[in-house]
Amino acid sequence: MNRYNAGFMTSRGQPMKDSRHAVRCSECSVRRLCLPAGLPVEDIDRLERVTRNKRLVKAGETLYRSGDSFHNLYAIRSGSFKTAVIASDGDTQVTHFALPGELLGLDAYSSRTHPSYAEALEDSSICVLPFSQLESLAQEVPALQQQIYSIFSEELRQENEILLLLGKRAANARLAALLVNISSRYARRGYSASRFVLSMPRMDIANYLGLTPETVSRLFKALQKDGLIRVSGREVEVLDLIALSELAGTHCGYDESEIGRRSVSV
Amino acid sequence: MNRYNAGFMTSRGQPMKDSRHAVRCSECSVRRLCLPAGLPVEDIDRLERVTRNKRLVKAGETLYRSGDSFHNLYAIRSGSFKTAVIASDGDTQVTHFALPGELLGLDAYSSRTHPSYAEALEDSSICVLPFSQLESLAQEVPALQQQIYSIFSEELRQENEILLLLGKRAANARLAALLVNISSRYARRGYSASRFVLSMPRMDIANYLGLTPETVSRLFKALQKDGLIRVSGREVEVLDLIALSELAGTHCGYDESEIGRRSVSV
DNA sequence: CGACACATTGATTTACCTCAACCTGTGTGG
DNA sequence: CCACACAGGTTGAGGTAAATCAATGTGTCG
Repeated sequence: MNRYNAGFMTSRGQPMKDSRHAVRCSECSVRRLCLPAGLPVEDIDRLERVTRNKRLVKAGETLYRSGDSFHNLYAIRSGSFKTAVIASDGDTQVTHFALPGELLGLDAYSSRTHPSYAEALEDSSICVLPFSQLESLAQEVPALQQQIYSIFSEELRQENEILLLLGKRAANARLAALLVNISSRYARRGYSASRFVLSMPRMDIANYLGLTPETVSRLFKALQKDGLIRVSGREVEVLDLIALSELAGTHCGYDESEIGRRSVSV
Repeated sequence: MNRYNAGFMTSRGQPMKDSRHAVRCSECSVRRLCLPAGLPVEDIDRLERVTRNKRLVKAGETLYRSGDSFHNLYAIRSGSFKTAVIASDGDTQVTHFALPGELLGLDAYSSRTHPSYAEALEDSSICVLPFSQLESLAQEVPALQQQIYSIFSEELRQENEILLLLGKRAANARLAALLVNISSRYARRGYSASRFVLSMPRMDIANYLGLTPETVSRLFKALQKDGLIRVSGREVEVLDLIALSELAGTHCGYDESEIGRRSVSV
């Protein structure tokens, strides 16, 4: 698909086989960003019994729909998803773009029903985690319980950031923030921070940022004119990450050292 | 202060004494909305050992500041709080208005540092919950662990609703949604759903809704002109909850039966 | 009473939306 | 191999909801 962040497609464009050796958390490429992060090996062994079940989700397919009853959490192994909520009048808000290592479905626990839906933005691969099993295991493994709290808590923190984005920031700052955010998240996954291919269409970006596709299009152009990025369709090259971060009004995506490290490594 | 939702002030306007008999969860007026909700009595007994420590917070005082290190969760016993995040450029976004029974500080777990701050909107009373103790107890008491997950999950769900509000709704729908939301939350706490006193200034409402105080002021007036509410300063009377809910674009705040029940009970 | 924060009101500006046209790439069928 | 359709994306002209700027009002507390 592309040479920067190709996800789970091989270089020949074939979907990766769900071969047995790739199924184990301890060998998963995103284990440091996912549920097993920081767990002692013996606990990872036990976690692997919960995460055995894998699934492929094709681009455009939904992993779960709004209203579906809640049984599982889903850990993204490769690819990407959008999550969105639907209001009673049909109005839809994209709430998150999820990347490998991230957990989907946490918002469904309390009502036992998914309040949002998750749709694959590209062909993706996920682990199915039966929550009852995860819950039992967490009851016995404090480190896992802590990791679950940590993931919940971090999601809350991030949502608050997005509230600030939507409530206080101008349109160009919102787009800049999204680009900085995606850039840093790709970087943590071993992809280039400065060159990547957005897996979502302009419409989803616009929806997520509370804007229209037209405005997003014009903003991409404006950022390019100012020399902060280069864009061609969904391909983005970040030319001035510092200026982009400043425009976004946040230095949270990176600490300075990381900016330096990443920009030379490309 | 007012006869509708007086919080922890007595009828003579004196702050309630933190008398020993009010300290127990099992006798707390908001126990059905708080951490002990749904726990078997023997588990509530154990929970009470964690929730012994109480604190009064005066109007305008902060419970914790952005950057403070994380040790405790706080359960609101009476009064109300706003929580807000501060961007690196000083820009602030109010993220939540919290009422009795709700938990503050959950977003701090993952970083061990409070990413937001919490400020009392009126003289308030809270339980201090040392998180390490709560965590240990949850490890032994599955029902408590589930309750904690449930609270996390519900917060995530609500944040997504607010994203939709900020991303998709017009200004008047945002204010309507806030009023419906507050109305229903007061109702669940035994106060009137149709008459209440907002504990927050216009500025905080505006900030929360991603608007300016001027716009909020005009919107209150417009809602009054349309016969949906009556406003006088911070006093609000909801005249047409159904129309207000429709304007808000949500029927989530109430199910029909509840609207009927509440409106006759006033 | 006077000071001060909060709130309202009015006049003007503007950032973004809306609507409509057009472009561009990709897949499809003749 | 080309015509065509169609979805996603861009561009432009014009409109509007809400922001901004600037007074003015109102309640509260020392």
